[in-house]
Amino acid sequence: MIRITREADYGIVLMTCLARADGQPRSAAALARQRRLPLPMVSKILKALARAGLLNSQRGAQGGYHLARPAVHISAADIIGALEGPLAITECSTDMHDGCSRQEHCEVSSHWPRINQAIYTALQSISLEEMSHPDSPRPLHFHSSQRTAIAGIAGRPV
Amino acid sequence: MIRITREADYGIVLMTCLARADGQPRSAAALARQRRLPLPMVSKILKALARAGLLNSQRGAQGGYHLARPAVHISAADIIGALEGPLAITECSTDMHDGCSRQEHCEVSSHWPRINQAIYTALQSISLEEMSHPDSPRPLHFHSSQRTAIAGIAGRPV
DNA sequence: CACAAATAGAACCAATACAGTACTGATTAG
DNA sequence: CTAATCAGTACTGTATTGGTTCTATTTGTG
Repeated sequence: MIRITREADYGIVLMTCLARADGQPRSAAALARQRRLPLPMVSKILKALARAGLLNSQRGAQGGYHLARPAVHISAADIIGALEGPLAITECSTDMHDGCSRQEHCEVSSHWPRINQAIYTALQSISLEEMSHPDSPRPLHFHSSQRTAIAGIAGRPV
Repeated sequence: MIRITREADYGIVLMTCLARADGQPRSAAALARQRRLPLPMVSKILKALARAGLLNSQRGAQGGYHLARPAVHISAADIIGALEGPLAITECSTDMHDGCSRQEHCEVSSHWPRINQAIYTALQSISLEEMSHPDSPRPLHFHSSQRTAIAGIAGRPV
């Protein structure tokens, strides 16, 4: 239902790889091979993450990408935000709310910020460090009731 | 960044209207007029909400929709889930994870459920009752740091 | 120095999903 | 009976996404 783009999906996968590389630079090609993902896509995503300041890049031979700061200080919100950008945000969710000519019947001003904040807090509470440990407890099963699965992401090519 | 469809957006607006109607049925046309939204869209959304069991409908003249249960027992997750459906969910997020032929390099199994759960919990913690009070405290300002705005929704037509 | 290995950046395209419309049918109050 | 109202399905133009391609630019190595 709440769709996260595949770019963000890949982004998290790649970041977890880099988190486990422990400071050593990895090239886009190496990561693409490791994860069986299309190289151009990987390249594009890493570029974006670097531009957002989450990765440092080293050009030239033997170059590559590595985390700009410790994995503990990178959150899921950081990664997703870097890749999806603040582009799709309605004016109603920002401070510049003045322009909305529909304000009198809109009344969105109260509930969307609340939801935004809730989601943001949730995403910020998950650190890359946490996500990099695959063997961590997996306490929950979706579909335990009729419909519980929540955040859908586009299925990866199989 | 995390996009919620406009359908869900409208859905929440309409549900808050009905929450304030306090049990009295409202017709799709009346709601559309009240909120200046296109009638066919409103109609479509209300139908979906009724099918999901969040609204009861009364056909015929003087008919309309009203909440199927008290607003306190309806969450943002309910509404959004009803409108977006479990359709866009990747197989990797469900129990039927067996089919993912990429499992060995995928390793998504650990982090997506965690994120899903975080978002779901966040959305479930917000009740329709809460959202129906527009004057409630609005503690937060987005853009307080460089990029803080989170869940973007497509801007409503203005 | 020259070359190869890498990233940087922009432009581009096909497929899909979204937002919105239209139409036809079923139900019920007056 | 008739008008109001919900139910369901099918359709369409547009925007977004997922992914590719091409052309710089930087830098280590022989």
